[in-house]
Amino acid sequence: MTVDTSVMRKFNMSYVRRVGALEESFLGSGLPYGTARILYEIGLGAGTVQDLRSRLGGLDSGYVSRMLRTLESKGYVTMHQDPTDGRRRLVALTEDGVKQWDDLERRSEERAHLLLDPLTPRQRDRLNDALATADLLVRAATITIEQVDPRDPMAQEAMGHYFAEIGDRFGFTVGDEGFGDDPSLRPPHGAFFVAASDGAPVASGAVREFDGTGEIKRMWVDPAWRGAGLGSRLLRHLEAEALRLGHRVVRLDTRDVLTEAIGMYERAGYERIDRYNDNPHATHFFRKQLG
Amino acid sequence: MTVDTSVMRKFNMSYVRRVGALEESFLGSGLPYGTARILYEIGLGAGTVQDLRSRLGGLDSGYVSRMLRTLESKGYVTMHQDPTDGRRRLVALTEDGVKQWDDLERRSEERAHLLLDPLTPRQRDRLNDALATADLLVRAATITIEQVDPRDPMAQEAMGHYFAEIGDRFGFTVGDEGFGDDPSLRPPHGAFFVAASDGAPVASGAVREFDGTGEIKRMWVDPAWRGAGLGSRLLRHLEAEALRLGHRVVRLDTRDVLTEAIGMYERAGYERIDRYNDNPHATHFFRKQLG
DNA sequence: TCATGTACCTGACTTTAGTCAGATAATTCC
DNA sequence: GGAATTATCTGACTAAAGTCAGGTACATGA
Repeated sequence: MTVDTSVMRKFNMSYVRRVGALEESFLGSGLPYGTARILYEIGLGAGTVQDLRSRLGGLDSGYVSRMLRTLESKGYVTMHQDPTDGRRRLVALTEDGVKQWDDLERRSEERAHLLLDPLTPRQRDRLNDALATADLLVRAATITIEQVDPRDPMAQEAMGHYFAEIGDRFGFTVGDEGFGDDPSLRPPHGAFFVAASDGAPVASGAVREFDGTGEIKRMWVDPAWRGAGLGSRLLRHLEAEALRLGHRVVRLDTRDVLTEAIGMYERAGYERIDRYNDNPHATHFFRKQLG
Repeated sequence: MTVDTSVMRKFNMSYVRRVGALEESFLGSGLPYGTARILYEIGLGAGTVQDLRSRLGGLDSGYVSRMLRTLESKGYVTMHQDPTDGRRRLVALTEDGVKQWDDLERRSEERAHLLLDPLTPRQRDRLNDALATADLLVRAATITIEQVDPRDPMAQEAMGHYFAEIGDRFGFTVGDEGFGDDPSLRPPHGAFFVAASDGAPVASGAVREFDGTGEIKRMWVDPAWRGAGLGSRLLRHLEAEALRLGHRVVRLDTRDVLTEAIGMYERAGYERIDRYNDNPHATHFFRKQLG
C-alpha cells in the first residue's frame, strides 16, 4: 500500500511556518512557553496536578511542580490539598491568574484574526469547513483503542453515554442492572474496550461469553464521531479479542432503529439469524464466523 | 465585522498537539532541533548564510554561525567564500550531510504515515482535500502586496509569466518591447506591485499615467491562485495607488477571452467604454471613477 | 581613497526545558 | 496494622536556545 504523504507534509510546512507559532502567541506574555501552557490549562479547567500533567502529555512531575511554584510566587495560582485524597493538590487561578489567562486568550484570538481577516466571508467558510474536516479526521486517526476494566471511570463514562442514549431514544431508563459492574465483561472470559480521544471516551464495546459462543455487547460510538469509520475499527478489534478468547463465532443483538449500526454489521460480514436471547429491546440478531 | 475564530483555534490546538511535532521528527536524529532545521533548509536549497537566516525567520547571526560551525565539525556541511561577494559564505551539504538530510526526510515521512495509515482510502482523500484547501486559503491570507521597481527580479519574473501567458494564449510572442524596462511604470508617475507567497510572485499589476488619466497595466494572477480573491485585492490596491498619484479616473483594456478578468472588473464597478488606445490585442475597454 | 555599511564570526552570558534520584505524606491492599 | 503504592515535591544536574557586545574582512559610494 502506497500512501501519498506529500499534501500533508506540504501543509505542515507552510501551516506551521505561519500559524504553528500558536506557540508564539504564548510568548510576549512575560511567561516562558511551558509555564504559560500550564497556566492556560489550569484556566481551561484542570483541577489536580495529575490532571494537568496528563493534559500536557505527561511532563516530568518535578518539572511541573517547579513551574507551579513559579506561578504561585507570581500570584497567578493557589494550591490546596484535595479533601477527597490528601496526596493530591488542587490548583486554581487567582484573580490575577484569570487576568493573565484572558490575556493569553486575547493573543491567541488576535493571531487567528490576523489570518482570517484578509479572507472574504466565503473563503472563511471554506477554510472553516476544511479545518473542521481535517480536525475530525486527524483526531480519528490518532484514536487509540484500549482494554480497560469495566469498573474503570472511562468505561463507566462510556456505558453512561450508552445507556443514556438508549434511555433517550427508546423512552426508558436503565437502573443499576447491567451498568455498575458486569463480571462477564471482565477477564478471563470477557473484555471491555474504550476508544479515547484527548482523554475522553468516544466509543466503547465489549466481548463476553454467552451460551458457549462469543457475544459483542455495549457497542457505542459518540454521535459526533459516527461516519468516521470508528465503529468498524472497534468491531474488528472486538472480533480479534473474541478469537483470542477461543471463540470461532460471535453473535450480537441490535434494534431496528439503529440503521447505521445494522448497515455496519452487514458490511462487516455479519448475517441475520433468529432470536438467540430474550432481550426485550432487541429486534435484529446477527452472527459472524471468525478466522 | 465579527469573525468566528473558534474552528481555527480548535484546529490549531489539536493539530499542533498531534502533528505540530513535525518538530519531534527532527529529534532522534542525534541533532538538536535548531541544528537539524538548519541542515534541512540547506538541503532544501539555501545557498548563503543570509539566505538561511531569512528562511528560518531571522535568527541571531551569532547563533546560526555557531550551529553551522557544529555542522561543519560533524562533517555535514562545507563552507566557501562567495566569489561574487567576498563577505558572503556559501553553504553546501557534504555526502554525509545529504545522508543526514535523507534521514530527516524519512522521519518526516514516517510521521505523516503514522497519521495517514489508520485512515481508510476515502478518509485519506477527504483529509488531503481538506488540507490542500486549507493550505491554499492560508497562503492566500498571508500574501503581501508590495511595491517594487519594475526592474526588480520579482517584477521581471511576474512580467515574464504575464507575457508568456499572453503569448501562450494568443499565439504570438512578445519581443523586448515593453518587457525589460518601461519607465512609465516607475515613480514618480507610475508604480509596479507584486503579490508574493513564500518569496515567489503570484500576482502583479501596475498603474501609470496615460493621456492624462490613470491606467492599470500588467494585471496578472498565477493560474493556481485564480478564484481566491487575489485579483480583486490587487485591483483595490492599484486603485488606491492611482488615487494617491492624483488620478480621479482609471482606465484599462483587456481581451474578450479573459472572461474571469472581465467579470472581476465589472464586479469592481468598472464600466465599458469605447476604445481609448490603439492596442491591437485589446477588445474591451473599461473605466472607473475613483474616490 | 576613505568613511560607512554589510556579512559573518567569536566569546561571554542568560534563560528555558527537561531529566533523574531521592524524600515525604497520604492512601490502599492484604 | 504494616507493606506497598501513589501523588507530589526538592535538589542537583545537563543540554539547548537565544542574546549581546564587540571584531574582522570585504564592498560601496561619494
